[in-house]
Amino acid sequence: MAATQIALDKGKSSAREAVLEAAVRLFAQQGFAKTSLKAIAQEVDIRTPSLLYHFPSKQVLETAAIESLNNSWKNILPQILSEAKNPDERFDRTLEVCIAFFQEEPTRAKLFLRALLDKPDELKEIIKRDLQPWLKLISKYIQRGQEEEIIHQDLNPEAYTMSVVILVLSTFALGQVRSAFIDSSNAETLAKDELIRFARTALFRPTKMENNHG
Amino acid sequence: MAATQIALDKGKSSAREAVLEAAVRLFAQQGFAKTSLKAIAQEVDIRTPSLLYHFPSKQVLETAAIESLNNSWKNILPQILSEAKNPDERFDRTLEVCIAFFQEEPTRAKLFLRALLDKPDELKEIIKRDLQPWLKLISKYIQRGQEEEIIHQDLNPEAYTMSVVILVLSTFALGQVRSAFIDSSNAETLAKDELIRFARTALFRPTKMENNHG
DNA sequence: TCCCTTGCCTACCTAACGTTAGGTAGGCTA
DNA sequence: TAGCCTACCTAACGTTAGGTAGGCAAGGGA
Repeated sequence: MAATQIALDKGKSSAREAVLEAAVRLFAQQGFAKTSLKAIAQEVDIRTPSLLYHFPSKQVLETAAIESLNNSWKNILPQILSEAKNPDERFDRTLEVCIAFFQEEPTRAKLFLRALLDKPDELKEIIKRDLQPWLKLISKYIQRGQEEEIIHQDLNPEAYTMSVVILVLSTFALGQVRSAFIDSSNAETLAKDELIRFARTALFRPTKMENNHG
Repeated sequence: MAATQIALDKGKSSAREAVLEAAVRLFAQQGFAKTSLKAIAQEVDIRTPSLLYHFPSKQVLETAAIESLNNSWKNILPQILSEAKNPDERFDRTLEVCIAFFQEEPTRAKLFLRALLDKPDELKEIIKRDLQPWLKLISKYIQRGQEEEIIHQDLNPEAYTMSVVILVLSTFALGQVRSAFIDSSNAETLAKDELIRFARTALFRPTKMENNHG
């Protein structure tokens, strides 16, 4: 969103931001192909050509919508990873932030998942550029944990991290459907708690307390 | 043109099946909205109206494509669950079959994931009807395992099962993108192995051997 | 005062979509 | 041989898509 930032920094166009916000929402809900520029324009109460004044083509708008998500991450994650004092805290805080990010606005998860399905090649590049470094960083922390023997030895750090990312993403993207499976009033809390337990148990080796419980 | 017709006439309605097969593939690859009836018809070398002779509308074809997947499951899963002699074997065989199902034809995972995003309400009904019973059955096996104290106590059976289902589904649906994360030649094997380890570790309580390894 | 940029508009374009109408060829059945 | 059915066809429909051309109003700077 470098180009976007420049445009926005010039000040003026709040309409542009409104369009982008509506685009993210509608793209996430309905998908890229099903969402017409007219529908997005209507949400902001302008006409289609006016929308195209801000984003010269639908393709540009789609890319902008995807990239706008990534920006939210750029500052948060590295800070958390470096601030945490021990592996346990690092795991908790990181997963917490990831979950909160998608939970507070599930459209984020939906949009990202849709983009992964619709434009895998385009997303590959974005991921390599924006997310790959953090994956490597997390992998290093995991490797250190393995050397300290607090993390399972038979674990591929990158594959594990990817599994967790995919799981978090999909869990919140498919939140609507969850109620079909779990007929409980607090299905969301259940799913979230299980998600954390799932990731934690698969990562850390059991302590004696956990093991001798039964 | 004539040769095609004769070839198709050989079977009862092999054209219909061919259309459905092509629809599943294209819907999975491109999504429902982006896939035109013309594109599907071309794959089978007929004209669009001829396609509509077999499936009266695009909507009907979409539903048929989704439902055709569910049929594949109806016989397999219950058999495995009942045949297995112990929890360990049951876990292995079930996960194995699920993974094989998506691995041999990743379009299945893609189509299902797309449908979950595009038509959550429609899918809810299908899931409730076709998949819910098995989820309950698996949950019962897990609960029994908890009573026998071989499965983690702090685990919600339904939430756990759903997490695994989502993870398997997404892992194979997003297989294309995986190479962007993991720069290894055998990324697929790595991901699959980690998937199994992930699910297994999060389910079964550790044995003493595993615990005392370090 | 004039002018130029910004942001929006109306009116229009072409291409593609799903779908319908109407018709044909060939194969069963009576 | 007549009548009907299946499986396809061509042609065209109305609608909607993304995108363009050109104009109009507001506002700041010279």
